[in-house]
Amino acid sequence: MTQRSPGRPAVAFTPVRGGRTFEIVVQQIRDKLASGELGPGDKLPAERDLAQHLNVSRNVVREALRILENAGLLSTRKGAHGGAFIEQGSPALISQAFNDLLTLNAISLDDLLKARELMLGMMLDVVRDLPAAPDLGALRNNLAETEAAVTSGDSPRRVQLAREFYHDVASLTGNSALVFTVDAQTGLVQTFLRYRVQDMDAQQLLQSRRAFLDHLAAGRFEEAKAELGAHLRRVHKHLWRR
Amino acid sequence: MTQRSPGRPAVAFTPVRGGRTFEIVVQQIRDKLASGELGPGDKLPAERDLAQHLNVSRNVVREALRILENAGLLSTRKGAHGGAFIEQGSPALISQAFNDLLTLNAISLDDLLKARELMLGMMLDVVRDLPAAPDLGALRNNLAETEAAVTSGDSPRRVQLAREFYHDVASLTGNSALVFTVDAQTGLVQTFLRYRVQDMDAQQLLQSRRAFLDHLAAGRFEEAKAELGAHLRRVHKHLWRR
DNA sequence: GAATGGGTTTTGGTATCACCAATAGATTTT
DNA sequence: AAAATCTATTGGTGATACCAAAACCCATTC
Repeated sequence: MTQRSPGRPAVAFTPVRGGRTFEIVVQQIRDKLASGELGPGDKLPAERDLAQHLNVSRNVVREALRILENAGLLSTRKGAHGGAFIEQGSPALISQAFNDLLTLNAISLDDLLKARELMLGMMLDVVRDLPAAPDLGALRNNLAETEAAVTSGDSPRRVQLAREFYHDVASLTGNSALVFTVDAQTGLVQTFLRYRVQDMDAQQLLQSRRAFLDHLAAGRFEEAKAELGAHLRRVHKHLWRR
Repeated sequence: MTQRSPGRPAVAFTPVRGGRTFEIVVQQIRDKLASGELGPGDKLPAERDLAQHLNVSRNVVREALRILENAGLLSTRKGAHGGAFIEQGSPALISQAFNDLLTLNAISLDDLLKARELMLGMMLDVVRDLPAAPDLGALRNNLAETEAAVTSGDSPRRVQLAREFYHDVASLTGNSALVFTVDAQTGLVQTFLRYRVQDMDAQQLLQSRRAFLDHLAAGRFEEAKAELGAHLRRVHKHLWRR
């Protein structure tokens, strides 16, 4: 049990209202995750068993599982050998949070897009200052596949490849938190962009990607940053035309 | 008929079909949020009414409300005139997401702290490139209050002021998305740090803050960045000693 | 007349029970 | 052996009842 001074509010993540039964259940499962007693891939008991074991109603267990599932901590499968399984982490968690803040008008789309541009630029600075030269293999491969997807007119594949492109750029930094943040932002942008990929100028995209990679390979980080920024601003401008 | 806050018309809910029922209910409410039909402060119909209008069971409505509540989109109150109320956005949404990713070992605390340092540094670059000189009023005020809190030994106040300090730094950029991201990271760090604030060297903290502000006021952004970075690394190092 | 105190109503919280729907594995049939 | 079928498991939904808190109303009391 955590020691704390009297009268101090509890930690931000665990809501103070311990009165509701399903919240206690949620907390118990979260604790078992934090302590390592439960890990990705593990399976929770069936809802009915869990309810009986915890001496609560199945409704309560279900509400707790719904919360954890929605938080991305577990997923659910029906049928025999089904149940609730602990998940791997996913940037969708952060993505959803940003998305909710957008719909609540707590942040503006414009600011979010600017932040994205700034963060990607910052990452290139990080890469520049790394001791070793970046491994551009993944990005080169991505470019080749993007060219193939453009010629074959495979729009869904283009979207997927764009997502991987930014993921690979972030991965150059070797920082998992940055990778997740960028992935989340990319996912968010793509939910706005999904149905209008075909409108975008494919040749311009390819040209920009090639220039970006050339700059990067030659160590011209400022030019790479400028190229990426210009491309992002084009995409963002595209988002406003609707 | 459900009575709602005056001024807004009653919301129309349409019956439900396809997929998991509660997910459709969640989506329907999210859509009403995105379209502006529902906004912060509004009250949803009572669970029983909502269930009847949607032609689903109250169980389904409750699971949907649990999900939305856990996502921070609404809160619930018991009793007469209680119900589900749309909330304002909060960085706790993003904080929770990062926290879950931490417990799933999808990202490392070390990477998260480095990302925080990088992002704050980037923001100072943004401030440097702004056309107008930054308004340091909030930060000066924060420093004065921090000095008072240190002399009076008010640890909770110190934690609160530290949170506001980083919030104010991010606010210098004028970008709401960056502010939310920094707030989320700060909240996360403080959940690890909260109970050990008194261990930290208060005089060193104050000296660092004063130097930071002096650099900023004089337009020495690189020095300010270095000072902030050094302070963050001290804090982060403090996190590891446990 | 103001304050007190207890009903009454509204509304979320929990408990049960019943049944549907999908799924994997075992069994039977062809 | 392959295909169809059965069966047990497990999540998904519906329905009903009752509890607990909160706001309100109103009679009682001082």
